[in-house]
Amino acid sequence: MDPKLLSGTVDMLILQVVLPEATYGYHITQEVLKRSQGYFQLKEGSLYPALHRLERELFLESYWEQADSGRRRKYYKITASGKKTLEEKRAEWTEFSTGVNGILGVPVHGMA
Amino acid sequence: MDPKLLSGTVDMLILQVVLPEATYGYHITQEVLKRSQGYFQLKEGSLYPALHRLERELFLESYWEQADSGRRRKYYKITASGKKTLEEKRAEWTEFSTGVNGILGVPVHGMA
DNA sequence: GTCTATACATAGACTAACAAGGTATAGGTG
DNA sequence: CACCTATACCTTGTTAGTCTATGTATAGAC
Repeated sequence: MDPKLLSGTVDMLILQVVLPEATYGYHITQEVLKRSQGYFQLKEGSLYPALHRLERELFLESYWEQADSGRRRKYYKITASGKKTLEEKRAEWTEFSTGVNGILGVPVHGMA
Repeated sequence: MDPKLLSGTVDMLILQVVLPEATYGYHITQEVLKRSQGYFQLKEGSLYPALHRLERELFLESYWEQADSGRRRKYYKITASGKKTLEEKRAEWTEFSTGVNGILGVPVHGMA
């Protein structure tokens, strides 16, 4: 897939995955892969910079945790500000995809 | 709107607009604006480089024409290769937006 | 005469995804 | 024991594409 398509949606996808419960980076990649039926292979070179960016913007908070067996994980938890941003990004995505489909001549479902 | 979202779709949108008949740059921006209900303001700094790129890749062919009154327009016509690429990009877009909606938990219409 | 719309074009800034490389632990296999 | 794979984090440099800003030029309105 053209990586450029992902541009601008990665932050939203991460926030969405982290929304229900705090998770760590590696798990996010697996989750995104699963939920998109193997379509999105979120690369580490995209993921970790994105996580750091989201934390810097105060949309995520992080803390280290030691897993069962020596392995350390950095958990990320969404903030109130992050939830608000996610809602905005979701709305933007809906508008955007509706716009694209409009140009492609794809019929729109639901409220016209 | 976040300009990053547009990344990767501009080429497809241009090819789609040019598909039914040859058009020129300025008209493409107006058409995209209209068909997306004023949502996509395709900027000249994105449009012209994209047109030149698409021509370089042999997806478009161009020719100059003199309009009624002194104004010159550069018309772009889609090639066979461009039509094939458009089909591929449309398929890619469908997969992509389905993948995003899958992660967002948006219910899918049509064949599950 | 000036302003707006039309119509093309380019240079430089900026941003974000990626490839490639690095560190480290756990568990399995030969 | 040595090696490989999966897990788990991170960073540097490349690349690509959109945008802002700027420039040129014509037509028509006021």
